[in-house]
Amino acid sequence: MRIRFGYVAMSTILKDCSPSHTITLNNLMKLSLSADRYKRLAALARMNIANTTRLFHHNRAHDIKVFRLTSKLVPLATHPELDGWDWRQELGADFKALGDLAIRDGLRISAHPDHFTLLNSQRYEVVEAAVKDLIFHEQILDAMGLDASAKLVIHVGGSYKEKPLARERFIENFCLLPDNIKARIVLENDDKSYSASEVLELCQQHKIPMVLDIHHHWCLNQGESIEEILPAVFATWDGESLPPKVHISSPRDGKNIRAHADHIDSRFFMGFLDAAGKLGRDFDVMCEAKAKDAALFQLLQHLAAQGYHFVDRASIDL
DNA sequence: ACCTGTCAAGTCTGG
DNA sequence: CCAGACTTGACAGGT
Repeated sequence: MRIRFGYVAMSTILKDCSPSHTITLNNLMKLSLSADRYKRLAALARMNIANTTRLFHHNRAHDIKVFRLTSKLVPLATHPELDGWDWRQELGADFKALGDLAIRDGLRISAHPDHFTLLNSQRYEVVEAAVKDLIFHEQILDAMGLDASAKLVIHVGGSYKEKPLARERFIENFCLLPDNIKARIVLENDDKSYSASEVLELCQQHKIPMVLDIHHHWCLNQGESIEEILPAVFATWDGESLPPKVHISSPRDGKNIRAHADHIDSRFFMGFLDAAGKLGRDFDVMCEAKAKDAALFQLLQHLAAQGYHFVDRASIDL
């Protein structure tokens, strides 16, 4: 079985390579002509796409096949003040070229809409904004020419002191989404409200692939172990063209157990590998440490030192 | 070159 | 009912 590793959105190694350049609304509005505003936004987006291209080359150089796009490729894309801007028209060719590169390199692309993208909010405007944000993310993947194997990872949302109702709201709103978005959505357990077993049940009932976040599971669980739920979690990916994915990170310190540390605790991760290895099924690992690619490289070094069998610089066989 | 407050966006707690 | 915590990366304005 093969395990491939990746990291999130940006590099701490490459210099001046942020894919998330933006502008504050205040400053944008200092430009009086809307054409000038759009020009500024497009320039920022092109810089972000260019830097994401550099990240793709960086990935190829290190055999990294798993990568998450930043949600900030197009500045202010879903801001209500900027509804008039057709960024797809303006940037379509740039995104297509970026997607061609991803496909050529066999990159497994995903995106993770931010924590305010809540499909199950009690407030209508919040759900509306969440749908708008999902559409935005989907349009980027679509503009890149990526098929439904490029996923959008989201959480169930808040519990609102009425979890059964909140859960139902998620399902209702999820079912109302357009098919092209539904086909991309995968659900992740979180560290405060929806545990792995709860998310798993939702995923099984509604045929949604599930991403297991090991760190979140450690923060919030019902006493269920990784070993007992992992086969069912992986089974939610049956019928998908790509293998299941897990997220890893380590607690920052004893006081902030939910916050992400700079690096991955490789001992802890090897414990997980032991459990996962018994299933004999390929999977991808997304490293969510704050040090990004540097943390991934450090983890891979630790694995190499322990004698794991590397098939290239960023994947191992068990 | 470096520092600090602020930024579009939400939820939850505690006062 | 409201302020603050939680938490990410980058801007913007100042020294």
